[in-house]
Amino acid sequence: MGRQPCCDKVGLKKGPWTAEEDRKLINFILTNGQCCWRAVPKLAGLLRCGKSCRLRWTNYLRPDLKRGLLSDYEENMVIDLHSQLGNRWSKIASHLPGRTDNEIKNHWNTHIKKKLRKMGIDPLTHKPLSIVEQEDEEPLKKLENHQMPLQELIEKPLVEPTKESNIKNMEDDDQFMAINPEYSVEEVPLIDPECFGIFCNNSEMSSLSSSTATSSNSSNDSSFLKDLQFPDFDWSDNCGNNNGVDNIIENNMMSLWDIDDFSSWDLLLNDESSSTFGLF
DNA sequence: AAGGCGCCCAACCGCCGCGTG
DNA sequence: ACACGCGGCGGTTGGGCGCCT
Repeated sequence: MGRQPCCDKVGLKKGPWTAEEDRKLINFILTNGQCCWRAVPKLAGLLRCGKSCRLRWTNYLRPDLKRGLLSDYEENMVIDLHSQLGNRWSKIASHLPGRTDNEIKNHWNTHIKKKLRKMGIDPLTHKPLSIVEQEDEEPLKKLENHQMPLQELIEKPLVEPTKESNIKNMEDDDQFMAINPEYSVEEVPLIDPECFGIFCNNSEMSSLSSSTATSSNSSNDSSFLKDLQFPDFDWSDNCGNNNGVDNIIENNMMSLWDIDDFSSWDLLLNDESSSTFGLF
């Protein structure tokens, strides 16, 4: 009946990941691709549950992740998307290449919420705070004046549904895209083996740094990448084209895999305890 | 110098939808 | 049809860090 449990929580490690664990996970994913997270910890030699591995990879180790604060453009996009999609962080993240739902959620809670409140906008409804406060008080006033039965108050939403909040309920992302074609951003691709090829090959590396100016200090950071030899890696579902570096450059995809994005790997690779990148 | 405080963010928790046996 | 696991999601937590007094 059913399947085996994903992990017997006994003896599994929790808390912050060590560099050694990161190396093991990266090495495993690069060798075997993303498949069956349940099996990953066992096969990779990690005392973690599959869920933890998946989270670590998607939120931190994936090389196509952007680092640093969200740009003004990204921030505005998040605000706009949030006004229409609500707290559906993964949907919002899917419109911002290189950003994770966790990152956006954190940024929203720590920065944008405050910013909007300062601007007098309610971060929940995206309406002016004065109007929201008014609407909040209205049902209570009615209750005090015995104009509204308690049951009705409980059932009544504090804020009347608006056009925006109706859109918020849209189940289908396609619907959103139909209304907002400007957000027509391709799904964030996973790493393309050709991209690794770029970093592995010295000549391609130099041609790349001369043809793209996205990374100001790539020459410094690239040294550790020059000898990278990535093992066979199945990116099956996510790398349809095989046109190599030219295609990547032509399609301006390099911003996704800017060498700066490998900062976390850089740390790992500079760890004296590590051997070669290929096998860690 | 050190203690208090608030901020930030990586990681965990619990729930849900879907697929599988 | 049902039970259960997997993967994904959103909410929450807590440790690390910097700033202030």
